[in-house]
Amino acid sequence: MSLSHALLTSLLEKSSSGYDLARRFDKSIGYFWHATHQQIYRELGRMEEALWIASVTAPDAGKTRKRIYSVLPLGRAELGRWVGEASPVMDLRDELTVRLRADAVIGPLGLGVELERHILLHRDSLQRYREIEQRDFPPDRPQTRRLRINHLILQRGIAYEEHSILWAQQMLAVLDEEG
Amino acid sequence: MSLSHALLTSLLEKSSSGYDLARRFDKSIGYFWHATHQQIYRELGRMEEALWIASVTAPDAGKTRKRIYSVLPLGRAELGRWVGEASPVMDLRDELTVRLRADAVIGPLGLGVELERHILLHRDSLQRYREIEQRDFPPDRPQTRRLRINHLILQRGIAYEEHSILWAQQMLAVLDEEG
DNA sequence: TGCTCCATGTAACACGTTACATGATTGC
DNA sequence: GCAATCATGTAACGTGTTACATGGAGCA
Repeated sequence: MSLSHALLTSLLEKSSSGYDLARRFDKSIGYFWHATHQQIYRELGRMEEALWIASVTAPDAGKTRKRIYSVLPLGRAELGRWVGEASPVMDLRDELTVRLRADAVIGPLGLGVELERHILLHRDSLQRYREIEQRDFPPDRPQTRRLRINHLILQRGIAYEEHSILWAQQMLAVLDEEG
Repeated sequence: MSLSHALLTSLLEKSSSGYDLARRFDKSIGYFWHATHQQIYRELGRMEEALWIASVTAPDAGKTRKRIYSVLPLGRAELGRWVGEASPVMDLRDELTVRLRADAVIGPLGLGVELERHILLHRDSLQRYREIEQRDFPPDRPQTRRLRINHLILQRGIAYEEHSILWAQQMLAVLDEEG
């Protein structure tokens, strides 16, 4: 399972609460790994049981249940072991493309509005990634190996969003043409 | 659920057996929707029960159980209804990128070999898509709306594979650099 | 007081994966 | 005769989604 290993990696970068992890998965990690908060809490529970991670009550918890998780040596070892395994090629599941194919067969079905909505969503993500890029990878900062890897990963997300926008615009033009 | 609607679309293009559908999902549809044969058979069973599709023994079945599925009016109506719903933005789950991020934190872990393996796999897909493009969308063929939509979808797959190769090569260069 | 966000969780269910199994056909 | 491919299926399990639920904190 990769969710646990994505969480281990995130926790090695910065010990966090489940809620923080969920937000990071929504924002910066989300474009190459998605997870809901329910998945994350379930997985944190399992990992704590397996002694891959440990939790303490957060200093700023107050009367809340907020807990901070940190990676234990066993978790770090497990991550190293897992990295050595082969990765399956990513498989995609794009509902919008399924709808476009359906439109090609039984359409036109007015998918232009939906394409425009997706363009806006991609623009949002693009802007967010560009802000992260400016914040985390300023050009004057010393270039460590770690930074270069993470920067290239982020740049892939940026290229992905840019391309998604261009492609949707091309598709809009095709949908508008005569039969 | 989108698998059923992806299957309906495929069956509208061409009535087929479950096995044929599984192969199409592996080859041409696979880059935007993946499904195993077990998922497909299960889903075909459900759809037949719901009277979205019907099956007859294949003319070339011989002594095998081969059956050909066709879309019924109810299935076509359901597909039209579903296309009108909003599509969630595709979410990605890329294990290789998770491993690269882990490598950035606790590495180097020798992921170069794995990147090169992925480059070869992407090259295979790229070549397959280009062959499909030449076969299904020759430049002299009359350009219907349906063809233009399907061509643009395929071109996205081609661009995706090309970009994946370039990106992996950039990542290889980063991994080889000094800390 | 009520709204939004922070923070965590349970339960039920749907979907996806993996292992295993069967038998026919095709080509060497 | 053997292997690969065609063709379909069952069963068990793991993952992912959805609905529901609780309560504190901050702000208007």
